[in-house]
Amino acid sequence: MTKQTPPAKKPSRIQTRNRKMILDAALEVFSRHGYRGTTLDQIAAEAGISKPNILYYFDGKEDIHVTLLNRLMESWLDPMIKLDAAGDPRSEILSYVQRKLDMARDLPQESRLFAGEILQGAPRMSPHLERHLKPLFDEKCALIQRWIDQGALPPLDPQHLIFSIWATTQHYADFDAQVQVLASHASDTHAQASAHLAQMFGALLALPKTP
Amino acid sequence: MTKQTPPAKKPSRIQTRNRKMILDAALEVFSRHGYRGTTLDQIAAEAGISKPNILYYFDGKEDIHVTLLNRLMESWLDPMIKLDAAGDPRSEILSYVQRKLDMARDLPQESRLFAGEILQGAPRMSPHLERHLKPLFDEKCALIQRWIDQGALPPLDPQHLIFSIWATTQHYADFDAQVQVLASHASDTHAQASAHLAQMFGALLALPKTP
DNA sequence: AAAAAATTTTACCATTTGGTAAATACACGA
DNA sequence: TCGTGTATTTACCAAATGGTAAAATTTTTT
Repeated sequence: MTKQTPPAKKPSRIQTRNRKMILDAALEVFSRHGYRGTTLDQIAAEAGISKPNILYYFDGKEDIHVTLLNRLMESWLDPMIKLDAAGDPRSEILSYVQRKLDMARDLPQESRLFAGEILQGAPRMSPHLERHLKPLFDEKCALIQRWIDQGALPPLDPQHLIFSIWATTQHYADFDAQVQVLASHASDTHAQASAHLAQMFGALLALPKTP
Repeated sequence: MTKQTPPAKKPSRIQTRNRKMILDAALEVFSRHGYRGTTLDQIAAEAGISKPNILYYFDGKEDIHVTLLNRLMESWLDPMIKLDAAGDPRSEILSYVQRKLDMARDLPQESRLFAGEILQGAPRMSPHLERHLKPLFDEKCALIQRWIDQGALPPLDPQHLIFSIWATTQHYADFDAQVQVLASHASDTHAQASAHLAQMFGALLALPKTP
């Protein structure tokens, strides 16, 4: 079922190079047009490799897509993994926001690929969500809850705090087309967003002064 | 170019009924699978109407999609239109958040249809964004800026405030698949989200006490 | 350099899909 | 109830698309 087209052993130099070219091309096309909206011919053209040759390296369209989603998961979870239980709660969360926002700027294709997949009900990804994202999410929710219980953060819902962070940061990558149309002096949207999110989550996480 | 397949005049009873059935079915399918991921046969099956019969009422797949996007724009802009310059700034914005969140709950299909379109670069919608959304957006940004200048709101970036509201509210419709996987006691996600967003934007909009 | 293995191309194919033509069934006012 | 325009079905088609077989080419090994 999970047959690796190039039989086994260590990948050759050519193999490594071509698989990378194909995946890069596929990421570009999938992220722009979604799974069904992408054709092997488009990927082939983008990669500069013939269609049958692509099928020499991958079992098919779905195989490419799944491979991309796998690869994506790592970088995707990374900012959250870095949430450090030993650090200062407020600044830990605020830097998490910044890391997430930077990711939306630096990896907009990955963000859109992910968004498209979720938007369509995560048909090819729910196993990943369950296996990788869910445990991490639960762990960090528990951490935030502990911080709250210690009085280091105001009482709030950890789950929805994280949802808010995801929503606001990814918005700039996923809804870029809209942001571009609406943002006026779009000279440095990223910096503006960064400042705004710092202000917003800063206000939310501020402890009420108890004099 | 913009030929109306049923020639002209007033639509018959059957015409009204069938166009509605087709549009409802198309909304369901388009919102789940995106434009390219949707086939006329799927829409036909969902609507209980044969494919050629669908093409009797619409010029083609794209015509249906565009019609949906047009219809969508109205309800989409409505919550924002209701932002009242005469009201209290803070509660005006907070109730805007609630209206938007309610919409994500009540019209998730529309939300996903919109999200999918934007995600793919708004290929069929950028005229709409320019003509309808942009003017309204600019107007409301100016209104918020006026409130800030009057000292009724803390200094913040109106554009990014609105982006944050859109992002956080739509998140619950667009990323529902993810929310479902992650949210624990998902008994009443909507109420939890509502409370959290009230808390978050409440904190952001609170004026620092100046004793 | 010859053999063997890996890679790439050429020439296809079956299915799906958006769409059409024309024949048929139906609704409804005169 | 009959005639006329409306609505629906049947039978197709051309293009697009995911994929394959096998020949041809290039690379690597011996």
